[in-house]
Amino acid sequence: MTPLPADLLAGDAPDVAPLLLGKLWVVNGHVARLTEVEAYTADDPASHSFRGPTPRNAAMFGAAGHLYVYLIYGMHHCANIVTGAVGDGQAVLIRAVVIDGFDRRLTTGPGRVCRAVGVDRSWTGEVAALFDDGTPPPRRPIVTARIGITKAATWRRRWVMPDGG
DNA sequence: CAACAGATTCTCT
DNA sequence: GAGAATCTGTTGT
Repeated sequence: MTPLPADLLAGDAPDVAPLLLGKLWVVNGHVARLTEVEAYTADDPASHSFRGPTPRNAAMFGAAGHLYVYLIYGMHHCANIVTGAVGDGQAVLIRAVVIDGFDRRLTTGPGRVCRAVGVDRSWTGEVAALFDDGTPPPRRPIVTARIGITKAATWRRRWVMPDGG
């Protein structure tokens, strides 16, 4: 159980995302193991950072390791971990986690993850408390196209734990 | 100020 | 597999 090395998040989101699989996100008293993530970069038409910084996505252009939480469809929150350098506009979306004592169905899907751990937009800009408990990232994570998007829908930037966590 | 799309989820069929 | 619920940020008038 050691804090995640700071430089790990300094890389590009597509490189960092698979490394985050199996890592622990401590938030609101919960310990969530990341099992499904997606990468978003500023050159990605599907990314909120694609059209440059705005008051809403400013956190994405901030320092790595901070949270960017936004509200989607008026009712669901999605949490991202900022990666890269300041000004890059990169982040990794947390799509699914495993939490002891929680039914898997309650922590699968970006909206449900946020609801389960009690995270909303007000958490944007907070530092994500990430830890490594020694579990190595999967040797062969499953890589697929992202889900729920209409732009750059074929980009393979979604990573899933092979055993589902 | 009005219009519109959207990194989702739930509830049917 | 299809449709509704719901509201914010962005863009155009």
